[in-house]
Amino acid sequence: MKLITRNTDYGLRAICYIAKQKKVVTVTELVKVLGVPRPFLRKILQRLSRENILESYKGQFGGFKLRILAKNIFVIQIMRIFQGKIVLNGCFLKKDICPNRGKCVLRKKIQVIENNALAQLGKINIASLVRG
Amino acid sequence: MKLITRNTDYGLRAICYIAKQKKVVTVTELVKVLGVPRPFLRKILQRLSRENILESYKGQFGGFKLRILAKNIFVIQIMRIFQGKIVLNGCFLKKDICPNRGKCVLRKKIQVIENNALAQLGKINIASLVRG
DNA sequence: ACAAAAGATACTAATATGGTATCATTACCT
DNA sequence: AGGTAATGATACCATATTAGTATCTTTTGT
Repeated sequence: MKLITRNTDYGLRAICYIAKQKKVVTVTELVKVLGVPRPFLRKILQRLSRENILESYKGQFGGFKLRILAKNIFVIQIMRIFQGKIVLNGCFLKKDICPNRGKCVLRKKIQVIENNALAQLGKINIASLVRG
Repeated sequence: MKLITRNTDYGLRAICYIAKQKKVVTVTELVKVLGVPRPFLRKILQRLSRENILESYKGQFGGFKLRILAKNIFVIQIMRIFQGKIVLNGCFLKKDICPNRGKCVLRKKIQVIENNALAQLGKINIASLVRG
């Protein structure tokens, strides 16, 4: 059980690194610094570009830079891009847990936990990670 | 992204049902009530039995009952049995996120969130689900 | 024209999840 | 004793998700 998958992780690392650079950063440089597989990272960056987190420049001396200020990029956004909706309390049956009973108690309780967790994740921006 | 997988879910439903019965409950009865696949549920119950959550009786008129009081069985225990250690903040590289920086800030922040979530999950017992 | 970058897209590999199938063992009942 | 109805153990299979590769196209600065 992991909250964050590899593409989110690599994506965040890349964004953090790019955020600290003044210049446009190439995949080649990121691969060197982060030590992650190049084609995989390319895919991730292309996605972040399509999602308007990064801005890309093609051609020689091209690369990536942030399209948004670091303080306005939140970890949960990146998670949602790569991992979809974050739902902790999904029920598998249409029925309630503990059948013959009213509403699903577990679900409600987990919902509270989820809400807390998401609220906290929603506060973490890239700027705070880079500063930290 | 789900916090609870199917075997945990089915396991919890089964435990809740068994908790409400005074008698020993067979898989056949549980399958009827819960409407889940029989061989899968059997595997789940066998596991819960090995893990000393349930007590099993072989032979005719055998089945399962709780080995522990409902108030002493916690949702997080069942999650750990089927889903292993619940780690939200796993890092994929040995290095820190946002390399060239000190400690991994993201990791620390997620650790806090994880601790909160686990603390809350740790409080939910079967008795509260059945009562609810 | 060339080289070095990203864009797009299709494919593959590994792992986790959600199951089935089967045979052995136990215990009650007649 | 023997049959039947239950669980125990274990090996296998199917599907989905995650992680990654491969390849070809497009763009752009020199």
